[in-house]
Amino acid sequence: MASSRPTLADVAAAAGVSVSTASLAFSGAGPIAATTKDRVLAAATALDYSGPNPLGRQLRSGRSGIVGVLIGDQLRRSFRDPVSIQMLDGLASTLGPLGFGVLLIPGAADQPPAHLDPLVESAVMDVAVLICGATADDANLATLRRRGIPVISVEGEPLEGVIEVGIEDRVGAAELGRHVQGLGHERIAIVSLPFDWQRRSGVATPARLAEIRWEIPRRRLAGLTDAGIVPVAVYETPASLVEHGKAAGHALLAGPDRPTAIIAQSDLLASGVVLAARELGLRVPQDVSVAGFDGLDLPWLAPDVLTSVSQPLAEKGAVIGRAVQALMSGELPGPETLGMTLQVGTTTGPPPAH
Amino acid sequence: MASSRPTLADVAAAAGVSVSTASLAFSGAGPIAATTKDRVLAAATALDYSGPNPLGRQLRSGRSGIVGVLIGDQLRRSFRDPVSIQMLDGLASTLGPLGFGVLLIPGAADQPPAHLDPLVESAVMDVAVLICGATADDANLATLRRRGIPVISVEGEPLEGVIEVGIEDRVGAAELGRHVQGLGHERIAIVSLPFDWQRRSGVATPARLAEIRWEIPRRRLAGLTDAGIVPVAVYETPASLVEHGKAAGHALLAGPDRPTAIIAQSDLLASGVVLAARELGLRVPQDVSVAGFDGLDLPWLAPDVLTSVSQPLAEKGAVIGRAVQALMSGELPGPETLGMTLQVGTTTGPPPAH
DNA sequence: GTGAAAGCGCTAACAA
DNA sequence: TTGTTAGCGCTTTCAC
Repeated sequence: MASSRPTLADVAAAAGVSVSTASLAFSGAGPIAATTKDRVLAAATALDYSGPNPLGRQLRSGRSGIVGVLIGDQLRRSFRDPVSIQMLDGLASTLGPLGFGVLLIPGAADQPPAHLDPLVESAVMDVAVLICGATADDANLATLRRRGIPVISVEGEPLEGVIEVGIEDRVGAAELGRHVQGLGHERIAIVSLPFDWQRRSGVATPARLAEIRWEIPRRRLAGLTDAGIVPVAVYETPASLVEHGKAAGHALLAGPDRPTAIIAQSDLLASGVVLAARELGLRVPQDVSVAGFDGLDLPWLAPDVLTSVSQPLAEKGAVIGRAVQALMSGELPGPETLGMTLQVGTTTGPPPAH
Repeated sequence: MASSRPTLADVAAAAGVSVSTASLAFSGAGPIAATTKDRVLAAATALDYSGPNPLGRQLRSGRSGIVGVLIGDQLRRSFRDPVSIQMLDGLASTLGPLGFGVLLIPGAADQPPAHLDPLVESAVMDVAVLICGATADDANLATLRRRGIPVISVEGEPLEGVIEVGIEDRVGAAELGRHVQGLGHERIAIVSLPFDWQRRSGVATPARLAEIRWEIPRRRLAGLTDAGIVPVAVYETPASLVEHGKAAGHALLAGPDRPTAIIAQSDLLASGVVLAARELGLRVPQDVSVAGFDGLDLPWLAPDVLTSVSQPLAEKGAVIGRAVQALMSGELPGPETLGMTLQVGTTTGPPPAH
């Protein structure tokens, strides 16, 4: 007679069994007579009961089956980057069959690290994944720790009690750097990912270069330094988007002493540089070589194929998914680092003879 | 002394007050002396208590603050479509400040409508949003109904007990059709969004045309028919992606009696057609006019600007967000339909003189 | 202004 | 194999 949704108790009453027996009929976790089970299921159908309320189950088990993914940026911007998308797809595809759902937690636009997203404080989740390189001063991280939620950090700095999933980007950057240098380039410029939440745009001063806060640009820059590259300029961009790469390309290639090679820290930035070069009437790679980072498939850049170091994006998502599973099984997964592969395309070649 | 996380009861005990009083200290919903409140909060800090456990709150209130978004496709594919992304961004931006989180529920690759996603059955959510046009035979929809979860359907067919959010795409398509016809075109081909989950590729036979299952291609086709267009060919694509538009463009423009105008049901498809035309050495719009649908900003198509009918994507997300809010306030929001605007670009012009 | 008590819907010991 | 009992952590009447 309940006017609201039927509960397990209603079903049990209708079937003439106890609530715990009815529970067994649904969970299957325990011995139950086939006839009893059928009776319960029949009663459920009769009452239009749609199975145990997950809220009750969650409170009891302390598990929600939800993995919070902190994007660390607006969805709009993150989702324009195939790097995020492909990893998220790999993650969701791994998590789905395991019964986990992905809760999106977008970051506010451009906030200092002290900024705390309300969902981080209030949303139910079993595990949190920080997909954009956590730093120690991150307020979200502090809150997650206080809540006792295990944290997986992607390409972040090593942090106490945080499970790391990363890529060999320093090594990859070094390999890319050696490739470009090996071609004979001496005037090499770098287009960098944002240094911090301020997301500035322009050639970085030495002072600014000394205060790169985010790990990813720092590691990739370090890799190029490892290769012995001393860049003629490092151009900081506000986000890994084609238009910012284009702006950087125009700025770097317009002057008189233009670099003979430009290495960008992402393929999206690199493709913007290629577009800028084309607009300036420069041939790639005859007049200027361009290299990227990530190994994306960018058919619209045709006929050019970007020289890049590729990272296994879907695999990265899958690794995170498996780490989530391990955590939920009570294990403590160790850090994982995935390799990168140099892919030489058509956009790098010897410097122009002068 | 609890080895696990402290609970409200622990905090209350430490502060020397009752659990109900401690609850008031956090919720603020009720009269409480400032000194008592301070004492509770101090005890919480001392115990490293991070606020009321949302699971308990949820069970009590019956609310989870989670909005399930059924993507109806792989994330990988959906997220390559700016139409989905921009709407999702609008939705998440509206929902975030209201305290709701977005739970992503990707669809399996290419499944018949009988396919049921496990998360649809098991995940906690207050409202479900079907972002890709629900049909009556959808198993997910049936399950959501059985679970008593309110459903918002985006651009779907009108369904009993489902809140509709749509766009005037039939009207928009008609307007676009009249624009193209007004230029003098008589041989017009259409590149269509997928007809159903089979996602076939190629020119549709009359039989195939009669069995379009998904609402969006059907409505947009109907709009063109409203404008009096009798297409020389309708090319069905497996997804709204540039590469499929390119394939369609090649197929339609390669033959001897090529159309003088191609109308695509999405901008991504249309831009693929433009690329195909360029590859075939055809000038747009002198040799062939191309029009799209959605009104995306596609800078990489430069110098061309696509003629299209634009839909307010972020606004669509915001409308859904407000509908969610209304539902959670106990109201029953009515259906909403957003208008579209014809935007004439550089890709349409008069047909070539023969 | 504060506390006692009764659940929200479910599961997991344990007992029968 | 089934039923009894006791919570999971919280909020919310309703007394005091």
